[in-house]
Amino acid sequence: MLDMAFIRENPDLVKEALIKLNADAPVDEILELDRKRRALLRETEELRAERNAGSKQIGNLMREGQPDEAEALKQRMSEIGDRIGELDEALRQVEPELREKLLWVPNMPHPSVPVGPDESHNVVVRQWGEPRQFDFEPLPHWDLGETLGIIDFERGVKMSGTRFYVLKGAGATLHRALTNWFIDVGTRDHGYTEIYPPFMVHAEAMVGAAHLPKFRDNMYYDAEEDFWFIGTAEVPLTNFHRDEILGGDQLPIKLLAHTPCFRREKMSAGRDVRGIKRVHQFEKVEMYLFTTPDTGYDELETLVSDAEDLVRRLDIPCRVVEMCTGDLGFAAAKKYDIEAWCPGSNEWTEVSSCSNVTDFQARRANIRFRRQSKARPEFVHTLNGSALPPGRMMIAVMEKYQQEDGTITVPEVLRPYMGGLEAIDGR
RNA sequence: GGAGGGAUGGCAGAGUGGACGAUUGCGGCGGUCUUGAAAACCGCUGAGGCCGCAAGGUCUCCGGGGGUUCGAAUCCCUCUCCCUCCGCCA
Repeated sequence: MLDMAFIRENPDLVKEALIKLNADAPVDEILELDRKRRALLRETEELRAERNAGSKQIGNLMREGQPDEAEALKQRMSEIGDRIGELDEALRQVEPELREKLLWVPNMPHPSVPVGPDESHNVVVRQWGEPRQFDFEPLPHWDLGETLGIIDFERGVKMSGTRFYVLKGAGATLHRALTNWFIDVGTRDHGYTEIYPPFMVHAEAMVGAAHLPKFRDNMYYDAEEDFWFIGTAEVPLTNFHRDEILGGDQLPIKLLAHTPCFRREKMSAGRDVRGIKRVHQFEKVEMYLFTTPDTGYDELETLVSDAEDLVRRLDIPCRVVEMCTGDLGFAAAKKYDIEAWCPGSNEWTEVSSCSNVTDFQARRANIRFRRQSKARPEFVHTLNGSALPPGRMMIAVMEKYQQEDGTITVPEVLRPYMGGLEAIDGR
């Protein structure tokens, strides 16, 4: 959520940003509602001040034994009370409407973000590693997985329909090995504290993380209980410190959580229908930072390199891509994706997305900090980044480490997590 | 699922219609004393909105929402959460 005062004072900047973002939001309606709200507030507060003074006086008159005067004053106060009631009623209409509209305004992009209408204007910041040269035709992971008997698409569909799959044997183990290794590197080498959070949250938590109301259509929920299934650990991690005032000396706080992620993927119908790339249920290790406004952008660089480090240690060629304004998304002020080279699918596949969300979520979730013990609370800045989704990384690992005989060599760093297994050969 | 009891500031805990944004204690911050510290003593110590260049003024907030009243932390309705006991259960 943007600061209402900022919108009021800089409506043109906000509108410019919306154009760059290729987004839309009812800025003029918001400004009008804000005007209305403040006019109503002013009037009602003046009346309240009058009533407070009058009520006090009534008490005094009663005590001094002047019931007639008190009675007359009561009459006047009652009229003021009626008027206050009317104004309150009007405010009860205006305020939720204003808030609802504010919840649909995206974050402002950082000035350094390249401007462009869509992903074609994203900028490759750096590339690491050279794509492996094959002396045979590398297969996509869906062929490798079926042949080796480690990915079972048919049975996944039998149970749950399209975009579900089953991992079996070494496939399931590889998935678990990646997960555990990601968590271990994140906590041991990169300084994150591991969190095991709820995977279902209340609507309010979704609003705090800026997933509601905008992304309602992409989420699963239980209508009976007000439980929303998380599409990423970013949601519970944001809400971990909701409605708290943190000490400035605690920052940055670096958290990491491994959770399942549930997404309807309605808007992606027809895209990535083969393989395990885009599915309704996947897992992800997510990094999350609470920082001061001063260090957020430095932390973003560290966040990306933490995620990148995982891909590199697996010796998988990757590149870091900076999103242009048109591809930034709703909450990020600046965002980098990491893409891994998948020779079988023959594409750069997104395996991480790292964003500085600035105070956008902090405002919604009311997460603040104090620079010194008596200083005014300020909103923290929050950042999030994947590290990493094991399912997506399985694609890169399987396709890069495949051999001509159809087996897959297990990357060195994962062998201790797979009982020393050196190759997946389908036996 | 059933019965009962609760929710007040960073924490503990008073307050049952007007002088209460709230007694007090602890914690925290500042000071006196001290070579320094502790102890003792003194003072300060919630958040947000609106008006204002500012100084300042004003309003709101005692779990959330609604109501009664000139006036609500206090009375009424409702929701949520927590605790105790019983039942059920991986």
